[in-house]
Amino acid sequence: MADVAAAAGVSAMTVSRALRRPDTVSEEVRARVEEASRRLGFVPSRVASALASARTMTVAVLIPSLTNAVFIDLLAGVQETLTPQGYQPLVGITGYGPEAEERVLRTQLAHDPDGVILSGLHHTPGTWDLLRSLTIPVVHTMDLSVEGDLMAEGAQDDCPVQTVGFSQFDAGYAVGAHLAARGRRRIGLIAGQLDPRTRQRCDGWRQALRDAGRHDPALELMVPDATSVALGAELLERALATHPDTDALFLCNDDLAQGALFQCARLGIPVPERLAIAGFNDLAGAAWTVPPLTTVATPRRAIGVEAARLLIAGMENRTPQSRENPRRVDLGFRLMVRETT
Amino acid sequence: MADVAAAAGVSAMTVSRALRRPDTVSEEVRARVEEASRRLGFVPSRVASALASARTMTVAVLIPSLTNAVFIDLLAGVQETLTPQGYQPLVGITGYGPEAEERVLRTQLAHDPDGVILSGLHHTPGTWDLLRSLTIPVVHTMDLSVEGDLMAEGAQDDCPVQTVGFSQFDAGYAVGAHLAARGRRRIGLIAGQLDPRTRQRCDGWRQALRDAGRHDPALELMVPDATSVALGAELLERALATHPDTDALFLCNDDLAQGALFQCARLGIPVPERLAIAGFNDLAGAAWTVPPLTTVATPRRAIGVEAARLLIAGMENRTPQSRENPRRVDLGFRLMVRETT
DNA sequence: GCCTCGTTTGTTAGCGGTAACATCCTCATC
DNA sequence: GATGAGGATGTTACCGCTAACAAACGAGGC
Repeated sequence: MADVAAAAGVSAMTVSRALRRPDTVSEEVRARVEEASRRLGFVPSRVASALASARTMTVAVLIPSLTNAVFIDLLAGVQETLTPQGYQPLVGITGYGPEAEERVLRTQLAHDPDGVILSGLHHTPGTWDLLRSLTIPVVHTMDLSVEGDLMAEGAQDDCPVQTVGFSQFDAGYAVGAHLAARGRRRIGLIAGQLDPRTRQRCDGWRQALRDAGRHDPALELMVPDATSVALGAELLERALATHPDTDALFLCNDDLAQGALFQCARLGIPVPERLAIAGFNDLAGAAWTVPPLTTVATPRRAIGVEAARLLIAGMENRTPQSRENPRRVDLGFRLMVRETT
Repeated sequence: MADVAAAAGVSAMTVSRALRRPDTVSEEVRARVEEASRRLGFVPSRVASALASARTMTVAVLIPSLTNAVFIDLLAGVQETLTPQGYQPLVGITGYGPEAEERVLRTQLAHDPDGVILSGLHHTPGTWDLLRSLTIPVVHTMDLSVEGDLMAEGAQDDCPVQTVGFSQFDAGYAVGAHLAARGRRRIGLIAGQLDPRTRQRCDGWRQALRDAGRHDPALELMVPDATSVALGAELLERALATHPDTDALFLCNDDLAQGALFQCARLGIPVPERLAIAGFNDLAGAAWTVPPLTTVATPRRAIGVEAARLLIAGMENRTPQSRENPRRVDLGFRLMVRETT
């Protein structure tokens, strides 16, 4: 920067100003500095800038996994919103464990991010303590804050939480209600990857079936394993083996649903005639399976975009963090009724 | 750090040493410093550390897209290898454009990463200039260096290139040869997302068919669009409409292949009896389609792991960068022959 | 023509660590 | 017991930039 300053015949401070806030220097100086800067191939060190200004222009983004398309879409939304504003996402993978999340968050914080985006609302008490002590904005995603729920998890009133997501419960309820409305009587559930969001979906589905008077706990098959097409195929067989009279199934994830669908084709089980199948998330390809899969479209990318927007607003202090800024953004979901039901 | 130093009754320098290289301080001091550090909740600022030591402990990782599972797997491999060593990946998305790549690389370099991982070997001359001027290690992935090829792209002998990948050409060749060996005579090609790697696969396939004396350019259907299940379904119909006698198809990506497979089911085209289908990448679920998809398993995650390992070796200067360090790591591929062929 | 005010530029002092060197101490060696 | 080597700790001077304040300058207003 000193070299650029010398070349342009100004002080280093003026170079800094000319490059960061061109409107604060005279037109002529700005031109001279830009020319010199370009000619010398000057790239300002963000590290030094960060140290001096206490702004790193980075954002910690914690997601459970890179292999789950849901969070990749979230990340894509975050990324495409942060980058144009000059922010660099720092991706951290928590592996679905609250303890690992706390650990990852701590290491990310050593990088002094200007903001944090978390997945879900279920954190360790230690994480909540940490968040409460932070002076940078934090946004939680993929879930919505619910009073009682938060208290149970360790968040207090003095820790205002910003969330962007949709109601997993309502979405699960919608699927259950849909299957019941289709006249199905023996409606089962298959779930893997039992994170809090999956559980809420299941809770919603369960409530819907109870409301319809058709809930049978025996038809629930929940396993902790990560979801996959293979698992879906396997669990479908297991579910039908134990309860051959099942006439509808809610698979808590589209990959499970696709696996189940494949397995039905293999076993010669007509879908939806003999068995209705519903998935969740509307992943790529769900509309193209044979038959096309009924599922719930979730606004994953939009959640990422909105979370990043809120965060940027907080980081630039454009709004007093609580008043105008919505604390809770519900982006909804859409039941995509296709041919498997 | 000064507070910790005071609390432990030592100098700041000793605190720094005690935390970074515990073996360089006495057992007793180390214990005192750790206790004080923990008690005060001290988190060393990586930003300051970076400025003082000229090591940011970050690595720029440039990939074309977040929505392509291939690069997500690569990223996962990189991430899981870098993180335990204390490195933080800085993910940059280039959108498949060499110009965008150069732009993204420039902004990433402002963060002073200690190393760079790039996707592919096809960069702009500006990017090559930039790379040549860097003093940090760079690893190229998903592709292998080929003398003539590199020269054409602007790399020179004075810019030693480290690559980790596999031969896209050979992999394409393997598919072509397989289809020919299966006795298919009218073998077509469907490709989207025409990046250099896809083109090399197509080149390999073409060569195989020529060697078998069965190459008919009319059976090639190449479109620039991003690949997807939907596109696969659409292109299958288009291909069969123009050339109904096609009896085998190589789809350059598994999502295309899955779409094609779905469409065959829909149109009542028996696979593989009337039409053989082969995909590429062995994405999740390929083994579970109906019938299971013949495809090529590519070592994407392993490439990420190996690239990160090489990079770490370079960053820690454990090897003189060229001698022992392999310049070109071929991780191979595997043709997964399943039922669609 | 003098004063005030706003704009533009410069000066100074760090941000929070670490490299490099200096110093101090301990202990084996002769 | 003096000597030197080597390990442990301290001191100094930055790393490259920016906040905050100071100074210089020009443009009205009286």
